[in-house]
Amino acid sequence: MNDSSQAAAALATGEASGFIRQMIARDLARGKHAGRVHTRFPPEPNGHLHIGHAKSICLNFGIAEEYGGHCNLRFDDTNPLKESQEFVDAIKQSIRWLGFRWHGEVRYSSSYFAQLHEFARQLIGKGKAYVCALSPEQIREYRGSLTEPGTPSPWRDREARESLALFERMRAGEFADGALSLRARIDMASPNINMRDPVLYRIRHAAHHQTGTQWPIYPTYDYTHCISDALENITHSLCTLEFEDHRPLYDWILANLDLDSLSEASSLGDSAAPFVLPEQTEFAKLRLSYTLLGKRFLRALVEGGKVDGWDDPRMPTLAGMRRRGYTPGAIRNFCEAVGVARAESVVDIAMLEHAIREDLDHNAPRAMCVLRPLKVVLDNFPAERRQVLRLARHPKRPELGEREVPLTRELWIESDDFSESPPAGFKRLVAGGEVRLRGAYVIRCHEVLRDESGGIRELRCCVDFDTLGKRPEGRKVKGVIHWVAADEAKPVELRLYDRLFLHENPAPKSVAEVFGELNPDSFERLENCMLEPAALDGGEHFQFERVGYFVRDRAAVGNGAAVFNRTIHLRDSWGAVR
RNA sequence: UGGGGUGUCGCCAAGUGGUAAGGCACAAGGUUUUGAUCCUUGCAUUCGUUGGUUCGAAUCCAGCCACCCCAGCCA
Repeated sequence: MNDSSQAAAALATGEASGFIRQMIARDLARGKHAGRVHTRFPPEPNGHLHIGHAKSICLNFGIAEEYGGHCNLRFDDTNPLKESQEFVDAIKQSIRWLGFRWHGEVRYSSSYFAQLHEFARQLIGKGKAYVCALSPEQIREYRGSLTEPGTPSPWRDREARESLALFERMRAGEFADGALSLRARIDMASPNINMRDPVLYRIRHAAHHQTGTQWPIYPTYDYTHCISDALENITHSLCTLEFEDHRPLYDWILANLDLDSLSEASSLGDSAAPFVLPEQTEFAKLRLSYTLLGKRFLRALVEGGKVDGWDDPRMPTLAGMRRRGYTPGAIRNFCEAVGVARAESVVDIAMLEHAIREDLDHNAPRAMCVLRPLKVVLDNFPAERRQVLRLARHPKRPELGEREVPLTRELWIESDDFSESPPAGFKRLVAGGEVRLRGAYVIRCHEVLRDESGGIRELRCCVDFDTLGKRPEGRKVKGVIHWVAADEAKPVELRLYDRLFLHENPAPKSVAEVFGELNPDSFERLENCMLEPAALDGGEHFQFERVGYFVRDRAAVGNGAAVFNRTIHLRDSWGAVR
């Protein structure tokens, strides 16, 4: 792709941009990992991927591509209580949809359980871990506080032999959940709370989506992640800022394990590359204005029925964005534009909107669709006549071909495009005025017909037949409006989506607060919209001219009519003026 | 009040001692049979702040201020 070739060029000239790429370029220059770059994307299968994850995916997979390395997909599945196969499937699909391919097979932390168990025995044997009988509440009390050191567990100096035996009995399922835990023996007085003898293993009599009921004990994230990275020969373990305080623990665990045994267990096999420990580097996670990415809140929206599932087009999930009409290319470009840094920031959602408009402007074929139809009768256009116009699918890309658009005596136009009391600057149709029918003739409105209640029923217009593909003589017609032949239009349902939150920076403390901040107009259903017939034949993404970008939603059914979701409206400087 | 971080244009973000990239947003023009796109132009004498070092500082040093993260047997 163009992006990666640009990146490659930048690298070749020593212009790696951003602190992570610079670090990697530096590592490579020093031969730190024998020229290898191996990253991983490690989601926990406890929810759906969202735009924030896309940033991490683009970073990890992108770096692997740029440096000729690899990126693993590894499910960090050490907590069976919260995880499920449904989520692993959805996550894999979203990553593939984004256009990334992981290296080799999908990995699971759970597939390392046996090795993890063995390494734990090693730590115990070295006096670096012990089985503790403190309850979870007691462990919390013994841990101390941010300003006070912790106090050692009474089990801290338990004999290694005894701990080993207890650990085996834990593994055999002899104890109840929470009765015992395996803890690292580090420093109860450390100013870094993560180093105050963190729990390495806990008892959980729970079935796991990958390993079933084989294990009644499960390793914790801190213990699992670093070893999994090492086993997969990850060179650069990239994660978000909140794990920064965990880095000393990440390093401690690897440093206290026997390097040779780690190396042997790793997947480097008989490769000539030397075994090198992975290193963790943190970056700021993505935040977006008018958007909430917290899993807890997203879940609440779904379960509270505020949206129509995880793939509701208003959701910032990749599944939702896909249904909304976002494209992988747009999302990747967006992630590229956002950059990767350590400063916590909130990206303006306008950047995301720009990315999708840019993509769709270039790629989406054009069509005409009238959202709120107003009847127009062309008095001087013969009733039996059907003129077929051939219009470009894309104004700037003739290679995309043409479509046939029928013109007949009766049309639908947008009711917004006619005004009896036009505001200053109004360029559309007015009584007695002229306007161009997009791709067709200039018409003049000479009569407004009303219904009993005084509303506008239809417009009577006449066509200037000397204006097809040319300007009218002696006057200029500024306005251009979209239209559809009444008899041939396809009634469709349009679903208009807007941002879910009213506040630029929604910062709810509770789920109730989230519900209070929702935009009541985030969804509008328009039935009986009139679409030009050719647009139903194929294609997913369209620009409905003068309106916005829409995507066909084949999963949705709306009264038998085709359904289109509005991805994003066109920029509208006229709307902005009003 | 312990520890770990971060502060460069309205929003992101380059920059790593030699005199402030780029994108988004915004504004003003131009082109246009989409009030779209596209094109042009403008948009930080200044890098949280105060001092210091230096011929020279966003970049080095010190103090101060603001904000974020950490006391799950979650990840």
